[in-house]
Amino acid sequence: MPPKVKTDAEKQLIRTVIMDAARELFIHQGVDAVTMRAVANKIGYSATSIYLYFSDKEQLLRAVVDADVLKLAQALQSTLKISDPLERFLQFGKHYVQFALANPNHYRMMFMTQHPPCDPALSSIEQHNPEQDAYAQLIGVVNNACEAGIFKDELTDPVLIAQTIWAAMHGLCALQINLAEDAWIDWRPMETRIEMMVNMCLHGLLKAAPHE
Amino acid sequence: MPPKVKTDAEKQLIRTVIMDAARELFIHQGVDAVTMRAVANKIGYSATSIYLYFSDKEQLLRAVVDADVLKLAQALQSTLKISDPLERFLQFGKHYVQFALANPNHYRMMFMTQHPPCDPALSSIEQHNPEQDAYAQLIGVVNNACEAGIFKDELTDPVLIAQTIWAAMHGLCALQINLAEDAWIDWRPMETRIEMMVNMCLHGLLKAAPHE
DNA sequence: TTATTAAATTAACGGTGTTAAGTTAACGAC
DNA sequence: GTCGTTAACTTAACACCGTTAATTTAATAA
Repeated sequence: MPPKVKTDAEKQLIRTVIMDAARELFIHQGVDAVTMRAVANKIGYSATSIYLYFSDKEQLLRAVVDADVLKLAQALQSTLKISDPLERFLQFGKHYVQFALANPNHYRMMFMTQHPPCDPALSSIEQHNPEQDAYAQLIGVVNNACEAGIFKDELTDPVLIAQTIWAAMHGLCALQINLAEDAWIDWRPMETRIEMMVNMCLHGLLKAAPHE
Repeated sequence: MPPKVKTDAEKQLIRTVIMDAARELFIHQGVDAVTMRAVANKIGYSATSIYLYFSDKEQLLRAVVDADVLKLAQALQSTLKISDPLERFLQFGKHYVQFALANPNHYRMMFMTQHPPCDPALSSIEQHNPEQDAYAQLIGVVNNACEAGIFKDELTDPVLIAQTIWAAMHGLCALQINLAEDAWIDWRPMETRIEMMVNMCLHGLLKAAPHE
């Protein structure tokens, strides 16, 4: 059965086949509930064959997450073309939240679960490349908005601004993803909470209050 | 060896002994890395004995988390006595963040990991009791601040305000806990990010800009 | 003194990530 | 063409996990 000798391209293809199967299962069942045997079974391999392409489950997960971070960057890419810096800033945030809520399990894997700290050198994503690195995109967007002079004068560090609004939006998404079903909390509708958070950020950051 | 017939009080004591051992391990190694055998070993029991006191690992975890949520409420309790509504609001938030950063693994268990949705009826915490329920405390604090008229006039729903600032503070804590070590991000010092977030929230919510 | 029974233990099951040992079929050398 | 070599893959097996079933122990109640 083994048709022997695979080119590097074929090997890479199998890697992505494995990753796609794993992602599909991760998304629907959560990372912990997915077994290597299940991933293998989904693509007609034996469990141990996966270890020919990924050294262990953690590395497989990491590869999937890497690809998804790239996908996030691509989802945000379109907003970078918007010419008005404030509008670009707004749409960037909006798309970020949309991505998180539309792909909660991707999002959970990326930002809400504990992995060993990521070494940029080992990542498949080129750090600081604005087509691949969503964090670099964020810094860029905030930087532009800063240069356009829309933020209050005392806010001088774009990185600090970026990290703050990231935290705010992340909090919104993370609580929704983890606790939306929790009967303890009488959650307001998510749209309302998004609007409230955006308004709070804008009033807190912008020189002039947002129009209307 | 089994000295037979334990009073209910003795049984409850053993429950807390188990919970304390589990918490200790959870905190230092993370929930997933801790085995029932390890918990049992720590208190000189066999693994299966734990099942005489907790039906499974999930319920043991839930009991630990419940106790920790109570501890959070107690940590916040002191701030409720502050007479000035704004100062109370500020200190409440400050203590919340302090608790999260001082007890990252507690915090992770409480708000950052996925459990089956919590049924208030099964919890050991009395919902809406301001001595036990930290969320009820938050609602109370925001309500008072609202009645004192410190928020912008258009902000009329205290619950929505509460959920928004919770999300903001949670985002701050959650990113710090999960990604502080990540070499990808050039994090600003945590104190600076806290200050920035608080200022953003205050400028975004308060009628008058915070003094100075 | 003895039967009962609560409290705990050991044995065992099915399932997990992972490694070691085997199997199969395509290739290069003669 | 055939024959080792070796890449690709599978099966077997290991150590460990959460959990359940069967068993032991010792204090009590008759």
